[in-house]
Amino acid sequence: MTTTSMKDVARAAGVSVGTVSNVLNRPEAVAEETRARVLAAIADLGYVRNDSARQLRAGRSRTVAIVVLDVANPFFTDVVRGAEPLVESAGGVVTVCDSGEDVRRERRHLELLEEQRVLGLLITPVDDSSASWIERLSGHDIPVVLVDRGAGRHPHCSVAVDDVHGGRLAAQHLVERGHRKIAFIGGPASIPQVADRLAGCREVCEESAVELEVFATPGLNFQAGREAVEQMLGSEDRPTAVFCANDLVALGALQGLTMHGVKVPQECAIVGYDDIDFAAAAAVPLSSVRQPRAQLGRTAAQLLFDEIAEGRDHTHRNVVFQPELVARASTALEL
Amino acid sequence: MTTTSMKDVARAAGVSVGTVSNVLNRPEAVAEETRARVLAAIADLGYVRNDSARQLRAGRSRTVAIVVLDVANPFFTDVVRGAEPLVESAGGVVTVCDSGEDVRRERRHLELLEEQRVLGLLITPVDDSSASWIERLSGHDIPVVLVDRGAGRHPHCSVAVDDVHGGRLAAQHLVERGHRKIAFIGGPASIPQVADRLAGCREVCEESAVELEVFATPGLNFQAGREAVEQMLGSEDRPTAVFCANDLVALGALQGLTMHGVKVPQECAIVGYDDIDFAAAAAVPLSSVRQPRAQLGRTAAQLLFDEIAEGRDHTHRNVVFQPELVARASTALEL
DNA sequence: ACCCAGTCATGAAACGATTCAAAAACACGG
DNA sequence: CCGTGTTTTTGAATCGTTTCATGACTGGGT
Repeated sequence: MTTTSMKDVARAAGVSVGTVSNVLNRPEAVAEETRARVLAAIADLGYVRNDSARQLRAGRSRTVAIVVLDVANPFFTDVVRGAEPLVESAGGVVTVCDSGEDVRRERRHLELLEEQRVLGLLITPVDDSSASWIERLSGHDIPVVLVDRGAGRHPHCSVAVDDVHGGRLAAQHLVERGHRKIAFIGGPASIPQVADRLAGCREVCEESAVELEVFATPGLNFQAGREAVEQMLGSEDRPTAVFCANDLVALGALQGLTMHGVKVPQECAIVGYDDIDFAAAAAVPLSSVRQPRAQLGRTAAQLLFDEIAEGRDHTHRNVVFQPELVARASTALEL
Repeated sequence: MTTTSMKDVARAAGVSVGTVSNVLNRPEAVAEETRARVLAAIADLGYVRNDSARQLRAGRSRTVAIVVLDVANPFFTDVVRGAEPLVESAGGVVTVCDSGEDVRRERRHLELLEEQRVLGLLITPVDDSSASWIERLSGHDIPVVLVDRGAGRHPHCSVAVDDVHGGRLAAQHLVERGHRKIAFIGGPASIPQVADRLAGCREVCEESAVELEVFATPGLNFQAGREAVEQMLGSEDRPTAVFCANDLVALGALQGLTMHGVKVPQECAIVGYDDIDFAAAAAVPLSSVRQPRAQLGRTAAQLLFDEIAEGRDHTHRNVVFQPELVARASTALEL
């Protein structure tokens, strides 16, 4: 029961393997009658193309890899959703890899993807230490587009949202609401998005002489938010508002606060980041900094294919989107 | 700047390609000194193995594919998370494919996966029409494990949760709370999980002479829940409780009701299904039927590797878990 | 009859790794 | 220095496609 190959099909149809290949790849180049005979043989034997052999010959796979920080975060699934249609309409396949905010996992994925000779890579790097690895891939002719990563002086295309500005928006909103002491929850600080959002927040706090307390978390998830809040509630003179590095953290914080009987927003306001669908459906609908998630994915894919098409004489482009604040109940002044 | 191959490494190190291969695959079989020389050459040239060639020779890839109904649904990401460690510790790689509840997309993925000669397949089929395609894969020696799919008389291993029982639990809970007219929201009915949950619910309603109204949706997401509720609010003599086919639908329904000023649970109770993390954090914490998601994934992967190991003389196993109801505010009797 | 232009089909040469029988290199006791 | 046994290395065959130069055949046009 060994898998049937083109050779078997060829024999069954009484033609050469070259002809079978042609039937599959340029059907118009083979005579009607022969084609029918070959197709019949294919159906008959239940023949299935061997992609490894195909790729080996082609030297390149049709796979576009997307490496994200956390597949369980709706922000990233939305980005992926945005990229998929474009990739597929270009005849590609998308594979999603989850680094889980872990550099070692990310590295493992990159090694594998390089061995697979992927067509291209969209990646949200865990932190700056990833740079050398990413360089390596693009040095080996695998085009890379950075997603949600600052328009730094990286030698790559990138799409990003201005996170410093996003941080400012959140902080300004809270300051306008009269808060004089704000907590920032998120981490680890090595994640660029976290650092930028905090930086923006800090700028505004300093400009407005508002006190800022930072609660670092080990990751950007539900759990982390809940735990950070526990810690915050322990301290005396506690902040009257928190700005969370993303919505998952914010939802965790919200739940933590509620469990401890702290009323949101009366006793503590919350602003999240990303504006995922769940934010609006939360126990207290969350104010959040919205990013154009699907568009981020779509644009990234577009840049990738542009780079592939332009080949050698391609100049990298860095697209930056502006975030906007969506105010909801979690920062309302009164009910 | 063509990619460097083993031949290049061999030349640089002054050995044959066979030796280079040995250094990579059975280092103990090659002399210390030679090995060092080869490794140096590899590092020097920045050589990267070509996985296509490897697979072609091996006849099989190391990839385990997981085909899910909706990657954006935390239920499935949790299942994937459960399966991953086991697969990776067995030297495999996981690739996640999203069928989006669409048979055509699912089919496209299956075709591709077969061409890729994947090591094995974990799949939650969209509906029964997928059966013949799945049969085809396993006929071609690709082991398949059905996930979250009834212990029917399929010729495969499977892991599942008793959805009929889950439906009963939900309905019983609502009946106990005194509801006499219940709505079921979910669809399409062709999805087995939906059908089973509805069946269980219907059984209980008939036993207790409780009226049941079904609102069919085109999919199992947020959006669908919100729209179904709009429709429900239109009808007179409206149900006092809804049972949603999953938590995403339930969260949508909750938002829809809230937007129309209907108080949950006083004017309308809600029970969801899956007990995803967001359920507990919802505007009104959701009562939900909990499934052991991670364990589902872990067990599925285990069954897959068992089947691979046992080879020819393998007998399929069907593991069924029991769901449990978690009661929260969305079905509370009073506040 | 002859040539030319199309159409189609062929078969061998890649692609890059793994495997394995056989050769080479080495060690060591006699 | 030989024979024997062990450790290393070699080189060719193989996996299943795609590609492309070459050749076979057809049907006009002159």
